[in-house]
Amino acid sequence: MERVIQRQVADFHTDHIFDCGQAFRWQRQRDGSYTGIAEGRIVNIRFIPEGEKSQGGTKADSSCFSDNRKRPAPCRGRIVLSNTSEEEFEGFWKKYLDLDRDYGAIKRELSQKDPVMKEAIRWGGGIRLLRQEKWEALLSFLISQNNHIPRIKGCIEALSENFGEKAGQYQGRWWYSLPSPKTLASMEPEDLSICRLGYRAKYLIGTARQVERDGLPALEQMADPAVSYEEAFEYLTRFCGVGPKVASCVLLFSMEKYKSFPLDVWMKRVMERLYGQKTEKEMKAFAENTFGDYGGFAQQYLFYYIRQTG
DNA sequence: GGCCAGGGGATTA
DNA sequence: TAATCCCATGGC
Repeated sequence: MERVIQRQVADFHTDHIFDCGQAFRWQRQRDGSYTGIAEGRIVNIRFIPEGEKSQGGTKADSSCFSDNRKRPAPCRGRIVLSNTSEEEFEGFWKKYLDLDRDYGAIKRELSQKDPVMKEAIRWGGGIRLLRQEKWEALLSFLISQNNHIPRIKGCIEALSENFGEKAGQYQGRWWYSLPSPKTLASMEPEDLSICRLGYRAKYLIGTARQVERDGLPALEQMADPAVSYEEAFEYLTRFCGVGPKVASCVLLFSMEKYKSFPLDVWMKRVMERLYGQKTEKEMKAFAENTFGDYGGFAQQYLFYYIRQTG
């Protein structure tokens, strides 16, 4: 497999993208790059900020977390994708990484709204909203509820390794895809005990059965631009274990419904501390009025900001 | 509408 | 070591 290099990419940083809680199947490597799997494709992505050498400098790991916590990281540079081809990059990863969207324009527009957002964007300026598979997002955010990010990752790893299919070998280990709705639909909660999902096991199976009954295309069709946010939200919240929070995450991270503004514990904290709002209703209305169709982008900048700076 | 159990582990006290 | 918390939801 060849390597693919994209030069002079702006508004991009792998730490911001893979550490902002939107995806759970990316693993940070010692060199600061990320290896992950999406729709059965395994890839390693390394971001090299402008002005830095790509290979083996003595200044090891220039993009490590401890650095980023102290000061905002530069978000312009080149991306090196390994274990992929030019064809696959053009046909898949480019869209997955949302590289065709002008985040500079989004950042300028949001920065004008208020000083808090401007500061948040300064910290997470390399965020991109990944375009994930619908079923993966649904499964991931069912597991994410009332849960910690490291444990969410562990649950998803266990699910793939035990019940998914082999996708390929890379960097000395096998990678597995997630179990299909069909696979999970035929199981009972106790069959999943090895994955330590707790009470979420019955949600996964219940939802898998509903997806099987309606057909996966019915779920995927919710990503159609012709389907409104409200209609898709309504559809998703009918699934077992899917409430407003999980639905809004699935809509944002896999269905391109960018006005979605997921409110979790952290976001409620941000909205109260930085914007002085008390009720969830107040927060939703504020987001809608202030950020409008860019609500989802705003949410990600704020979420990353509060997680980095406390 | 408010309350609380659901699992399990990470984090904090 | 104990208590608390976690990218919530369903059921009462």
